[in-house]
Amino acid sequence: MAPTATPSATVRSRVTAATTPVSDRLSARDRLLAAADELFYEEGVHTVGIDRIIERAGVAKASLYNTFGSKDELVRAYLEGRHTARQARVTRFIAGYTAPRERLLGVFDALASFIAEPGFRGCAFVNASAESLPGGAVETVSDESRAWTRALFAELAEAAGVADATGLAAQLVLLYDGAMVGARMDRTAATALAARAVAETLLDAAL
Amino acid sequence: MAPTATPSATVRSRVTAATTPVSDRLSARDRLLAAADELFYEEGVHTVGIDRIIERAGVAKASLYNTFGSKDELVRAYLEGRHTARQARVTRFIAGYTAPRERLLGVFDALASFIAEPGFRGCAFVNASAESLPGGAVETVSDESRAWTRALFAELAEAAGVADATGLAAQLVLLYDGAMVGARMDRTAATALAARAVAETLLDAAL
DNA sequence: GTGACAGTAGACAGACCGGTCTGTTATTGT
DNA sequence: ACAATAACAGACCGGTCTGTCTACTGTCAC
Repeated sequence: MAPTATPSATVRSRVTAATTPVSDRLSARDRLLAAADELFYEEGVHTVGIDRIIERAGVAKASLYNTFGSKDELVRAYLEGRHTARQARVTRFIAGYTAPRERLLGVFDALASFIAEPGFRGCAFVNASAESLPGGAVETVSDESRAWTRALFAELAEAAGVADATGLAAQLVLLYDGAMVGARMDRTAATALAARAVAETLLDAAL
Repeated sequence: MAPTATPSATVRSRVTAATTPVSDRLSARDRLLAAADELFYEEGVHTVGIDRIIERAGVAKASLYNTFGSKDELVRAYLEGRHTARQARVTRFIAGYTAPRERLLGVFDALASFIAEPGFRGCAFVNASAESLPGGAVETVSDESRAWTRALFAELAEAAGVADATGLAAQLVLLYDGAMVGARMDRTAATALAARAVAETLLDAAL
């Protein structure tokens, strides 16, 4: 209660020296998301604690809880970010093609580029699902992401003139998943190419 | 230090009542493995603590550490058990067929029966890998298990008269993985059937 | 009978977990 | 000039984690 004399001068100078204008930096939210994205993906949701995240983000613990409310919500935000990033990547890849057949196969090109990235560790949704109980936020976001992929395959198959577009889409999802998990488990990037080749075979057979 | 009077009478009667002859029960090791298998598979390796395992096994904590030495070793034993169980299931399924083609497709029948089981939660190795760092025991056992599957597919493909047996094996592993992870993520058993159908197509194309 | 052995119960240690809270500082809108 | 806002650092809480340790009990071979 008594206003004790604090060494505010030294504290101020230290803080001021380390602090750059807020407008020049990413917001605490963005830095938290970036740190969470790296750590959660690299080591798993359960393994990584709050303290490691705020340390990497250079953010106070209170900021995390003011922004996200709980670790669970941070996990959800992390997965939603992964989903939109994947959407962007795939969309960018297939936008480079005009022929329906190439657009469909382009999804596997996008997958190949993802797998070939350094630090690839499989599908973030599959990984997160492996360590979370059913009915949680992880399941919800995963379902959204997977429904988007399936719908995209069906749409591209239909545009390519496939009669049973949803049937082919189911097969392509099979390949997509298989390539992703195979690449992770066997530490090889070859699966995406193999999946693309099989997809070509199935597409020809479905026409 | 002073030999205080303990209520040994009450303790003895309680213990004796709850204790059945050792020869009638499973060993502490087997009960621990059974409990670990259920809990690790259902909820994940990281989520489940030692205390929950010994409670379900009805075993003292010291017995766990005398038998396995560490939680990591228990995890390894759990995965090795999963591996041998999978070998047994697949072997049993394909033993029912004599024609090479049916034997190859029988692997997917075994997969279908596994996926259809209540409590199916995906591939134990994929799940465990999602929450463990590279270079550990999980990776070793996973590699063994996946190498066995791949070799089996190649062997069956060769027996079926496929020229590029290892090439087809790679495709079949793709389907196997895809069906497993797809069934887990989408909570459906239909993927195994779809994978079997695609496998048939690929087998015909490879002959 | 006695000693070896495998088991049980549970206290304990030290680290880490998610989450709350206090208090300080910098920026910004009015 | 001043209040509001948003960020900071970090102590603190109850609980859980893996792993160790002591002390006791039942079974079995010899």
